[in-house]
Amino acid sequence: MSTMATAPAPAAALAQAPAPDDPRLGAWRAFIHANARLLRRLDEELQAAHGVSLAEYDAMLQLVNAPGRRLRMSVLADRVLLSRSGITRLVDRLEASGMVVRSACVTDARGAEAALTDRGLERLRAASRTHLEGVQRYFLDPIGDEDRSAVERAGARILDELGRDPLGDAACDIPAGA
Amino acid sequence: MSTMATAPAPAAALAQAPAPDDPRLGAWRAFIHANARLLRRLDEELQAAHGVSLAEYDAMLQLVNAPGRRLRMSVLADRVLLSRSGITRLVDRLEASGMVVRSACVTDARGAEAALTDRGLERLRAASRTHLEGVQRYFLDPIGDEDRSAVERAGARILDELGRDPLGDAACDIPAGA
DNA sequence: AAAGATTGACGGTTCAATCTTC
DNA sequence: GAAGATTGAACCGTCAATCTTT
Repeated sequence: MSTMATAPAPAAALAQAPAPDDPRLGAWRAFIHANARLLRRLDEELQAAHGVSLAEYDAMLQLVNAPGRRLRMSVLADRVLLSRSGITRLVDRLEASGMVVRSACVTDARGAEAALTDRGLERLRAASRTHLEGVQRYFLDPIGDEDRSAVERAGARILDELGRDPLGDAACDIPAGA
Repeated sequence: MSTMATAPAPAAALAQAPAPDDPRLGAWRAFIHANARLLRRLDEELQAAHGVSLAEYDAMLQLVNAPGRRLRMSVLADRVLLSRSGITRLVDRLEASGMVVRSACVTDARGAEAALTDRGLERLRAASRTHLEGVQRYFLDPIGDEDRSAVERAGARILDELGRDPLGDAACDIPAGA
């Protein structure tokens, strides 16, 4: 307890920590605060307007972009940044409200798939408008075009440093054909 | 469903939503994914190395920066971006592990204050090293100096648009005197 | 009655254990 | 035995109701 213990040090090159009053930390605070408040707001608006949480919206979005509007549970879990049991529960809820249906995987009987229903697609379409308007108003509008590309580059580099485990760069769209 | 419906539109000027395949949405995805993964990683490292969650760390940090190392529950709740009951529970945990103590407010008997203990300060100091190293490695290092200021500016503008309700720009430091 | 804080009930996520299928 | 998915227990956060003090 009293001695150092020197933390696990998970990666290779150890960067020395910034001083606690390093002015660069202002960017850090702005980054996390903006993100936290923003997600909260978008979730509230989505919930109020369509009774859908941001996580549910995101899951449905992943489904609609997948071939056949269906996805294995585990890949869905990865894309939504949720644990396997987390995605089971979320799909439980979506299924209960008729947004998705579960089916067994033909090639591998131990796998389950979730498929977006027509009702789910309809709901997703409606929610999409609300969501994208929010992104426009609270994200794209406030930050300029110049800063936007800087943010994109910064995000990409951070993700790179964290290791690109899950995260496919899934689109934010609903395919026009669907 | 077929007509406009035009969502609640909580604020004034309504921004038209971007097309679902608008390339600018790449910045949005990068922003939220990077943030989510980053917070998760920092929380894991903090928890593994010092048995402290990121929320607990943040709360202790707010306390140590306050005069007398103590703060009213409600202002602590605001600074940590938590509800009043949420902060009650979090302080419960911190008190149970001896990091803080509760005391009544002298000027207003219906208010409670949380004060950081010496043990809490010690723990915070240790955790601080881990945390700041993480911020350096996963945030400051990957993004360059140029992009950092763009991110800071972007964050500030987003917060501005969301309305500056809570959020004091609390420092990220442990005052040397403490 | 209003404000500060706490409590109970609940929703949502995770970990560990379990079950089924490969 | 390993992988995919689900279940039960526990944890953390919020909302609504409650209690105390002003």
